[in-house]
Amino acid sequence: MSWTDERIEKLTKMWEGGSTASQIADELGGVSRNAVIGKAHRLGLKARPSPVKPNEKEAAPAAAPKPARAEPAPSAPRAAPAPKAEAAPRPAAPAPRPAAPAPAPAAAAPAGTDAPAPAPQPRIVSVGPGGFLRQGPGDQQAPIPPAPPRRLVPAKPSPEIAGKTSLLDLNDRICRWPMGHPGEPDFHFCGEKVNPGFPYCVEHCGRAYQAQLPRGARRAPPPLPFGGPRVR
DNA sequence: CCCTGATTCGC
DNA sequence: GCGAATCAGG
Repeated sequence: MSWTDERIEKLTKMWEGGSTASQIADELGGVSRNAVIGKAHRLGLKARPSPVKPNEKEAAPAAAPKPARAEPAPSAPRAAPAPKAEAAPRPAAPAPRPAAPAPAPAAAAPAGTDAPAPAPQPRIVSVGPGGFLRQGPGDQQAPIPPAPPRRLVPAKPSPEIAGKTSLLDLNDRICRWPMGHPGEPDFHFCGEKVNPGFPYCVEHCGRAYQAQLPRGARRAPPPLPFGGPRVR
């Protein structure tokens, strides 16, 4: 298979739409997941949340965290004409960044002291007297779960089912053909004496077991609900 | 194990 | 340019 314009277009569309490489691959057909990823990168449309790369940008060489950072980052991804030296198969992480550049308030830095003003917590949270967390006006309030019932009372059989064969009444000798639909108040079971050897009475055995129809008379299986591209 | 995307590297 | 092989996290 080759990358025709149409296939590239579909790849791009699905990739940007959030489809996984596997989905794109078997949607296109004839290509592997790796092929899709490779092509996507070659097209320059990567930048999607990777499970392996949470985040990493240019690590400042430290020593000068000036706000003006327009360093031309000496990154040479593919321009290393080094011979087949196995000294450094993979460049390790450039430099561990202990702290993120927090936006310190301008008033909190007196002149002179070059203290970086560590602010590990970008959000200010305090604990109220009851142990709850105080929240700022912009903070989202988690949905409040519904209050549990004050008391649990034993379930009482509804009057509609009185005298009917309930689930608990089932045994090996009574017909367990369902009458009505589960969830409805009067749902119950047939309760007739069972056809020996079967779980249903004679009448319901006639409905439960039917002769195999000849091939030509069988209904075709319903078509799979497969239409356009997947929609996650 | 499965999944994911990223990267490498021989073709 | 292509993609299998490989890596590495979830």
